[in-house]
Amino acid sequence: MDGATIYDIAQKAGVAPSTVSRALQDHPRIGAKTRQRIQSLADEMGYVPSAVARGLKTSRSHVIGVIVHRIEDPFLTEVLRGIEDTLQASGYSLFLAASQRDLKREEKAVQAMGENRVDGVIISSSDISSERMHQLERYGIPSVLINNQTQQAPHTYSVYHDERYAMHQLLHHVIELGHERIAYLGNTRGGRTNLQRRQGYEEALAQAGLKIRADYIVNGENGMPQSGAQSMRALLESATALIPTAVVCFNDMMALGAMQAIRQAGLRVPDDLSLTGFDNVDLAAYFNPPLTTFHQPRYELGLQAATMMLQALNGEIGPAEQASCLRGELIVRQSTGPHPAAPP
Amino acid sequence: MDGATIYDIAQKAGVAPSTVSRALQDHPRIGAKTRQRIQSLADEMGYVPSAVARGLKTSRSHVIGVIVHRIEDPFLTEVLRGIEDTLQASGYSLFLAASQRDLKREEKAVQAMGENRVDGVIISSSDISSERMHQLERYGIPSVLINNQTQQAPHTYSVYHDERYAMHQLLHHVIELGHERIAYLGNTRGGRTNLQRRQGYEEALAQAGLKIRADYIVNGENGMPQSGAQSMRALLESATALIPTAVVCFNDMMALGAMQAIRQAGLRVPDDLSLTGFDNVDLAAYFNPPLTTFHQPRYELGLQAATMMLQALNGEIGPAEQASCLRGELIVRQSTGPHPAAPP
DNA sequence: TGATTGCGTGCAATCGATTGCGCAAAAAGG
DNA sequence: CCTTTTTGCGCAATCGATTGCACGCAATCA
Repeated sequence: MDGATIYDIAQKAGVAPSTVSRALQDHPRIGAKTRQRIQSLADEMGYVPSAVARGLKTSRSHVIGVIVHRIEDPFLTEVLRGIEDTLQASGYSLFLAASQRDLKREEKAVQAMGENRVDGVIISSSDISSERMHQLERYGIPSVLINNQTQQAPHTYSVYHDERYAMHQLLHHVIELGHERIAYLGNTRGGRTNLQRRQGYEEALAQAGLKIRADYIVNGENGMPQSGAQSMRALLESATALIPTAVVCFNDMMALGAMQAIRQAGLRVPDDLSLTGFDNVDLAAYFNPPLTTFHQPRYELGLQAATMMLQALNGEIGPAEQASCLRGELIVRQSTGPHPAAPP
Repeated sequence: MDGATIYDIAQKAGVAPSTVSRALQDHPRIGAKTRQRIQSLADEMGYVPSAVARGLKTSRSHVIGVIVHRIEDPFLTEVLRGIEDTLQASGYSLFLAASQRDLKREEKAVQAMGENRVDGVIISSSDISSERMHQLERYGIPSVLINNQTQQAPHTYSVYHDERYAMHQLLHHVIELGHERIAYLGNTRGGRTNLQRRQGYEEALAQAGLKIRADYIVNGENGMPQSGAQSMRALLESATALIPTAVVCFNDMMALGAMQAIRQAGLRVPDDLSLTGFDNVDLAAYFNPPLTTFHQPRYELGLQAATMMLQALNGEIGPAEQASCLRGELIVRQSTGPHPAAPP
């Protein structure tokens, strides 16, 4: 039962191990009846090929490593789902590690991927250190980065979301509703993503001929509801003179926190204040009020990344197609409304 | 650079490969200076041991497989985090597969775990088929089940949450607030978990001398907000004669959906209707109103499961300690309130 | 009938590490 | 100064699969 090998099968079938190996992988030079006999013998004996032995010989593990910074991030889990679906459909398996933004853990994760000889690594960790990227390069492991175009090494591919486009869409929506005092609630930990979103915000304001006010730009310390609430309170206090009538947030979770802060300040969404999120997290439709946000194609991001990885491994992709940019879609719900006639 | 082996090192150091191997694993019979020399040579050459080759020889991969049904489930991601933290701290890696409640995928996942010779499998998929469990047993792979005590095979361990205790706590809380017409909003897909929660609900009602009404028990088709909303609507319509004043839900997400349905019906939480969730999902504190729920020790569940797995692998655990039961904690927030004086 | 082609298999090396056993040289003991 | 013991290291087999090469035999062709 436990641990039948091709040798065992070979013996029982009265052939050589090599024949068993070939029969099992449908090698053309193996006779049909031999193949049949071996196949059924293998089933009968409960043979499970050893990916370990195979990997040693072929130096391909059919395993892709994935590094995320927080497993529990709803954005990342959707990405992960896209990756997993794609890999599983192609017979690949998934090796997961979380860095938790800890450099030590990040290093151990990359190390583990190296030791286990994964065929490639997909990284969705906005602040992966370039040191790690070099490490991967040394290992000769190709990698694809999600939403992080910092690196352009030979074996590095990239899939990202068009942040500027997204912010333009969001801002147009809010501006069309008549808002002029629009704040941006960012995320210090957001890395390049945060930067691009803020740029998009500023560009859109400029294009609409609106002023960019420094006191309308607040950066939370992370992307969690708590940080959103805190930043929102800061915004409401610092800008008492002229409270914004709309706030666009770095992501849905911060927006959720912000909502609570707004309620606690005795204001209402969207009557007194319009609010937008980002990502279109599953629960966003059920917030109270349902959140206007931008649907980032998270699943597709993961799917694209995995597809790219597989193509790269099969040599179907060259340096030309090293990057892929995806666009999402504005989702208007009820957290945004017209500019209040009588400002509070 | 790419792929230095112990042979390469041995050659450069002028010793045998076996010496290199032993030096690298701090074998006592290797001289200190030799060890030193080899160590630094290995670093210098960028040596990365092959877990594949090692695994082949030792038949231990230091990899634990994890099977979940939905990666994107916020409950499971916390469990996963507990597992990942624990494993990583012990030098183990994590192999992840999602079954998506699909039998085919489930089979492929188990198959992949078998082929890759993982040392053990942790399963957090309420409805794993017993067929798969047998498969694992045949493979000789030990497993620990999370929140699923169906199997008690030789190499199967179990970690679970005390559902009945939890429901008693929730019900006591609601009953103390004066409620008598209390509904249960369950989850058909919840498997044994759903069953136990409903039993706990019924027991607690009985103990309080309250009647169990069949029309106060509704089962949603899954554990998502949408299903919660739908079930809530059904409840409000079917029980128009005598609407419950409190509803305890299978989980937080269903409660969130239910909240929306209640709002849309023109009722208010908790003024007209008290509502409770289950799990204490991260966002629950930010719902509007913040959700009264039961904190299931998700992280600890994962931690326990992983710890148990590691102990089992080290032979530190016998059949006696095959199961571990954890208790969570009632979290009272603002979705529950006193029984309304004047029923709607 | 003898030479050629092609089909079906077997031989043996290989991937990279681990490990029991054995053998020297050095240290300890008499 | 000659045994023992200890220390330090090498030999070679092994884990389970893959794969280039070669070989025997039957069918085909000249």
